[in-house]
Amino acid sequence: MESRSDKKERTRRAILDAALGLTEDTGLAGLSLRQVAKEVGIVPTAFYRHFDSIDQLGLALVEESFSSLRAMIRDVRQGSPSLGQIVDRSVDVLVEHVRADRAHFGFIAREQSGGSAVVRDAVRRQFELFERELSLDLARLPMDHWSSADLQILSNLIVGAMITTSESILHAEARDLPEIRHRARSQLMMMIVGALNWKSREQT
Amino acid sequence: MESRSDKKERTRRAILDAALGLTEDTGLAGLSLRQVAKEVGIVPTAFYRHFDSIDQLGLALVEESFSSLRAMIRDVRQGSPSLGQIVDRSVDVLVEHVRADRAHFGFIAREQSGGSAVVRDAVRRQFELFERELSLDLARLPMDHWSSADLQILSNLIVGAMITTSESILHAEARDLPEIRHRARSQLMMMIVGALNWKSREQT
DNA sequence: AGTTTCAGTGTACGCACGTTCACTGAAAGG
DNA sequence: CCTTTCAGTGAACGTGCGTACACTGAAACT
Repeated sequence: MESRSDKKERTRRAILDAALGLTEDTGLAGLSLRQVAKEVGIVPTAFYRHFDSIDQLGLALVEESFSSLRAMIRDVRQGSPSLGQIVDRSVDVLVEHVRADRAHFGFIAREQSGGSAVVRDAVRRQFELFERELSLDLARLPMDHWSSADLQILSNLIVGAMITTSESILHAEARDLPEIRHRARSQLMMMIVGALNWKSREQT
Repeated sequence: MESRSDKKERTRRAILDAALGLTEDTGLAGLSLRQVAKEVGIVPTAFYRHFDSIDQLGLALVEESFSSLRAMIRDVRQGSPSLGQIVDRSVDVLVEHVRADRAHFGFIAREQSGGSAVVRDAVRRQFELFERELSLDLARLPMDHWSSADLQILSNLIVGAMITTSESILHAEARDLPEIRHRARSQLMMMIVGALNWKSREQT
């Protein structure tokens, strides 16, 4: 049987899912409480039993979306062989994750510069955390003697390229994927090779 | 004296400026015809004398914003000395332009993933043109034997980093600018060095 | 068994929106 | 000078919005 809190949780999920879907067309800014309620099958005022405002809903979606992103990076980490293969694996995992979870990636891309200030800031903060996390991963690569500041600069560059690539994947047809993969691999390779050579040159 | 068409042009400009300003808070999606009209000091219906719809207004703003971007790249081109100095000059010009023309850069950043499909697509098309243009500039650097396809991959990477940096500049306080400059220079350097080394290695 | 809690209901409100239409009055043009 | 053009007016419309309020009825608790 279903307890009261179970049912509440199910409705909450339905609201999140409906919002995520509706946001794809209009962005969070163009999302109305009434649309969501209609989609879920509840009366508009019942929305307030679950969220104080659309912004709070947005923050929950940010949380959820970045969980998905973190799952991705965890997926890359396990089984990380040679430096050359890391590039291929990273790109493959990115493409796979974005296509499997279009909604969350699209949400992040959109709301990064989107309408609500509080949601926008939350996305940015999460990206900063994500960059920091990635820079720790980079520290494990054979890039000895890099300062953590420099690793974050590289990390920032890589995350930026990742976002751009994700957006490409989101708008692409399936037949364009090989080209996108090739481009992403080349770019990641350029960044890593560039970082290694530039730094080793500077230290000479 | 002021002719009738002069006055019309002035009102049109006022609408564009008002829209550009109001968009900073809400995005183009959250912009209402009535808000714009109130700001300009005309009655809502008079808006239609100048634009068929908010989307058309948006397209005009896209046009305008990318003119500003192209002016920037022209500014970089003139006086381009050694490869090392190109990096410094490019970053300086970018920072300067973004700060002098926040509104247009912010508009591009926002509407790239923003609400209206037609405006979003227009921004993307303009970015593709811009990438192509940049790849022609890159071809003049001492990167012999690069295919134009590879140059566009590099160009795509650089433009992506440029957008990310622009967004940083837009949200930054003046005191954070030196750090952003440093980061942008490092990243641009990494990309160029990486591209040179990776390719020369591949050709060996 | 009796009471409390609370997710969801239904009505009603005032507001801002885009768009319509017939209009005005001064500039442009014959 | 008389006519045409046309940027801007002003009232009116239907719609969807967020939110308030009093409510119901079943689950949870004592």
